[in-house]
Amino acid sequence: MATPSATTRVAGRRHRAVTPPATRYDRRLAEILTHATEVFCRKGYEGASMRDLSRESGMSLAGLYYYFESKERLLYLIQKHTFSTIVQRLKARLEGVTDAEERIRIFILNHLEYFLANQAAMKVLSHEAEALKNGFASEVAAIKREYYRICVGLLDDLKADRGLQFSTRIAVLSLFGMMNWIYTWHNPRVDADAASMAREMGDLFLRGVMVDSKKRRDGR
Amino acid sequence: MATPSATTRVAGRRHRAVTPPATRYDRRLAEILTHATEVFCRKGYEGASMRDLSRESGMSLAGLYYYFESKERLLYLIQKHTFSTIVQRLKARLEGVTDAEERIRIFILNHLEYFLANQAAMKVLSHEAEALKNGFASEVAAIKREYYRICVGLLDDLKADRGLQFSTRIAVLSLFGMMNWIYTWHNPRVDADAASMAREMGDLFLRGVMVDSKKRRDGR
DNA sequence: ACTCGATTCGAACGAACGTTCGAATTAGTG
DNA sequence: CACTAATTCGAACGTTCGTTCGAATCGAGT
Repeated sequence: MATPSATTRVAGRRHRAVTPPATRYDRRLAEILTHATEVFCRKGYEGASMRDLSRESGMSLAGLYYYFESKERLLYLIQKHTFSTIVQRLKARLEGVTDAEERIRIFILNHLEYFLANQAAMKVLSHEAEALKNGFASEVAAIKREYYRICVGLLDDLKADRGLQFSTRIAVLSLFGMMNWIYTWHNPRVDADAASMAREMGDLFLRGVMVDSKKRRDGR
Repeated sequence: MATPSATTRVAGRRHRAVTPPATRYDRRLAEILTHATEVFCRKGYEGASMRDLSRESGMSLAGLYYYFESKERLLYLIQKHTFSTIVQRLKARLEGVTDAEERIRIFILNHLEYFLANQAAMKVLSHEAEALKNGFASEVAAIKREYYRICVGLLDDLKADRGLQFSTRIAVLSLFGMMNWIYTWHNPRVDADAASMAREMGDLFLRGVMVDSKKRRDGR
């Protein structure tokens, strides 16, 4: 048979050392993923048709199915790659830094830098979080949970270090809200770059969380 | 003709005084909107089919079209009603309150209370913000802009009152992010009610924004 | 009971959907 | 160049989509 079976095609990638240029297949797949990300970002996962993806990537409708076996798996590949990358970069950046506040600032900066440098992918990750089902969904959910746990850890460290009191859950999820909501409003013409945005949001969040214990607000 | 034309049906509602029980037509339409909101929330606007809505509301597929002329208009009706209501309630609650901080706390409480009491509708409003096109989209966008401007006004008042310095735009959009992101994580079994959530998020946000001018963080 | 507008429905429309298949084309190796 | 595997494609599959139409049913006023 000329066409490899679906399982062989996807699961059975031959493992050549660790060459980043990768094979022709991998390069073409990456191209398609980039174009698909753009379309999913613009029209939403459900709203984007395979024919839209075909048009955008310049490959025939049938040709796309040589690279992945379903539309859902395509979304899965995008989400998994995006999320894995951001987690992996975060871990690298946190290495060696011990100050609790600094670590949280690194978390915010890492998130926003990646978010703004890969707006389309991050919007697809944020906005289509419920689009996957069962097996696909649970794998992405596992990464999300790990990312969430890391942030919880950072905040708990800060709490212990400075003897603070607040709900870690609410704080973490509020922080994620601040950061992830960006995809609904960020305009590169108007808004600052990731570094200043991270500083501003970091100030807002950290001041909000590090209540000055000796001082209480007047009116209450 | 037995069936009224689309324009007559929708635009030409006869205006009976201000009775809240309303006509049979209005009551049935409201029922359908409620069911449709639930389905849009669960499956997304694009992912929900007219047949899903028909099944959920217990009305035949064709019967639905007696009440609205298209799926898009249905989403428009849901979004417009939801957003108008939250703005209207906010205005009523702000009346008579003059303290800048208190007014912001009211804004947050109003948003979260309505959000949690109408989770499905608010998710549809937040998550499907880009689903409408042209005429439908611009009407909802106008309400959104008004709501945004109100919040900007509240924050600018606070800034003037207390001589604070921060980017109103970033602060407002961060606040919206914190609040709107809730639909992705709120679990009534685990999380507190709207009032405590509003207090917690209000503390976080207001502390973050009201920097103590005489004190600067140590390490920087 | 009769009437007439308001409401509901079954059945169908054409279009678009995700996916498949076998043939055609291309790229890499002898 | 010849041969084989990798890649691409046109055409079609069956299903589901949003919407329409004319007929059936309902409800209120006489």
